[in-house]
Amino acid sequence: MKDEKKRGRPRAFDAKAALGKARDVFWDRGFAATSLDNLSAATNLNRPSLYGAFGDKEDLYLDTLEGYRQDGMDVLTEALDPSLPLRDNIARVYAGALAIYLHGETAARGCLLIGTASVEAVQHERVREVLGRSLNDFDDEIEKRMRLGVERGELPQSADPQMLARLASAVMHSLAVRARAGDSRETLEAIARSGVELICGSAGHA
Amino acid sequence: MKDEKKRGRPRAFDAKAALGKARDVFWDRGFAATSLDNLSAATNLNRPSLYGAFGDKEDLYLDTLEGYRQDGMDVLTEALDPSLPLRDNIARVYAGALAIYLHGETAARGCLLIGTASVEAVQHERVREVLGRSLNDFDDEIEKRMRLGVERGELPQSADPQMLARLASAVMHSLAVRARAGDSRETLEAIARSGVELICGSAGHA
DNA sequence: CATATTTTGTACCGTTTCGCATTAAATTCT
DNA sequence: AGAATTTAATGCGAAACGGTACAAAATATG
Repeated sequence: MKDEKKRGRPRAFDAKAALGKARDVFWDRGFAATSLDNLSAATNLNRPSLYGAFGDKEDLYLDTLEGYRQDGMDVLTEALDPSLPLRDNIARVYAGALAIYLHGETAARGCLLIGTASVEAVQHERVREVLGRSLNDFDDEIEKRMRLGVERGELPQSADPQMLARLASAVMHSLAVRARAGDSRETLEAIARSGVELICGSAGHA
Repeated sequence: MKDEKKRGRPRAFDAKAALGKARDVFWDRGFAATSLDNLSAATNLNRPSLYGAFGDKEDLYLDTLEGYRQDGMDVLTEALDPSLPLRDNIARVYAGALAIYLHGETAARGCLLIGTASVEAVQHERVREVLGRSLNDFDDEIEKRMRLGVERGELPQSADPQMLARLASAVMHSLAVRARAGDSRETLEAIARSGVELICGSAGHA
């Protein structure tokens, strides 16, 4: 299903790469402040090509969000490798997040979803849907690990896996916001460490 | 310094009220997606009047952010009334935040700063400055209460007030994001309760 | 009452915006 | 080779954008 030769003129660009370039622009400027000219310049595609390949600006934006969400889930599940101790898992989740959040040029970009989709979420229902679903998927993935932690005795039997997961996510949400607000890497790493400590608690010593 | 009769034609509007209306528009749409026409319609002021009273769009936006920050600090200090137990303080902080965050019409608006200033923070240095300063002020105010909590024995001597404060803030940041993402009031209140539990910990029983 | 000063309202300017119409180019199918 | 089909590139066009010039209105001062 990959080389089914299509009929007309073949594309002269890699749609995946173009989507990545578009993502960077949205990441820096947000959806509303990004113009098609910005996207056109960054992708080296004319507006009609952009339009033909991805639809209008909102379609393209939603595509980048979905891709980001998918990539994020991949990083997350890798960080949550169940052969490692829970404490290491959560630390790796935060480290992975910070590696992404602190990648800015002028200023750190934080999280694409939290940093740029949140604004549009109120007015654009589709954006709100993607954002909500992404946050939930993250919570759910962490919750699975927490549940395992209870079974294994890494967490006390009384622990509430769902709530612990949501609070673990909360620390990450805060890292995303603070990164975009200009906090230093040192500060963010300190918060991440304290977060691990608080979430995994003294129970982690076992 | 209030009734110094100014020379020319007097203003036919209340600048404070207009600023409040403008804030609502920015809150729903964000800075970039808000047009001067939107602001003009909401405030019942013509664009020249807006410009004359508040400067350009960015100036006006920064004004609304500063006002919001100030109001938020007032709510915060009131919630942190030191005559109450620490646990109640933090619960009140979250309750106060949720009362603000869930006030939307179509969808919940979350926090003006986290929800709309975060996007602009990367490109607009002045916005990033206000956002960063606001988050820090919040952290500092909570930290003072945490420090008092250690002195009083509400928290263990080993507790790190600064980090506890930052994590308490983190839960609030998450509430802000999740509100805008469409989470239900019940979910948010559950997260707030769990947050109080985790932050104030078993130490709160004392 | 005349003058100075500030606000108000209309109208406008130049730019930028998104999206598309149209034509040229590249490839497959017959 | 020629028809059909898809993409590429130029450029257009109507609307919205932020901001302001300008004249009328409203007040204080002399």
